[in-house]
Amino acid sequence: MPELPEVETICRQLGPLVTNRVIKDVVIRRQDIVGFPDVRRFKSELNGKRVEKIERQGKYLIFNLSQGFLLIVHLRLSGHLRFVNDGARLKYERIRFIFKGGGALVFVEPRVLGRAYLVKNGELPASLKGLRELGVEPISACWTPGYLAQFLEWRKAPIKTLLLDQRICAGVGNIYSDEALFRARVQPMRPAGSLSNNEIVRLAQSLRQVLNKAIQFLGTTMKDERYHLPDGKSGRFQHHLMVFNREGMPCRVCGTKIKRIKIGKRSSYFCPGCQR
DNA sequence: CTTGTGTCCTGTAGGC
DNA sequence: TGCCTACAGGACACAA
Repeated sequence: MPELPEVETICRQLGPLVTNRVIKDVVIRRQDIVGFPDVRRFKSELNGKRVEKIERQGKYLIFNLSQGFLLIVHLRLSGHLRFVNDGARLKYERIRFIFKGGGALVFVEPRVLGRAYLVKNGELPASLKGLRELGVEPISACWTPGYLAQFLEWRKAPIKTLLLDQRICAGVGNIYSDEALFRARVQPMRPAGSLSNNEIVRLAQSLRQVLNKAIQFLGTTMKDERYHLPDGKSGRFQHHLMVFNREGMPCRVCGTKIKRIKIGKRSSYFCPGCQR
């Protein structure tokens, strides 16, 4: 599941491959992967546009195109982007952006939950309100314990739920929320409002540290996951996970068996020995 | 406003 | 072996 570190890695690696390239054709193999506008306009308006810059906001990947257009991609759970040099159709290929002069960017998405949007700069449709309402990223200079604390006051929801709220912690998903809570020694089901100042400080720091570390290791590729880099290679942060996907295995710090619980509909992993 | 639940979507894992 | 169901999960709509 691509979260901030995975999308950041994809963004960095795609940059040199797509910048200044001109789109000469778009092949849409699954219509419902296009979130905005309708498929016809998506295809025709992309034609001839040049990629000026690629950037990331939260888990959104944003291609700045000529004439003020933005191609916005959200990979959701299982989507990924591949840059290829031949025309061979990939498994689960949904959209192919073909560049003038050779090469293509392929949006591969087995579960068809990911979306691609084409919008004019500053004219975000309702379907992209998640992007508009994005909170602060834990790797940003604006991320402070005070910023996080204002959202936790009086809240009864589990802290884990609020870490997954993109309006609060932009870019954080299931893996890194669990990993940050472990590093901060806070149990995921704790009511958010019950965290002490110290715990909030630790949590704010942990989020920043774990995301930066994961970016250094090019993200997390679980063995059953589909996140890969644009060249098909794997990330390496999975070797550094402390709790995620480690149910029943001994904690790397204290040896206690890692527990898995459900919070909302999501799996949460934590160490009952280390986390309070 | 807050919180919890259902939905989207499809491949895979597990039960029988 | 093969069918069937549950599950995975980010974002969002909606109900209480």
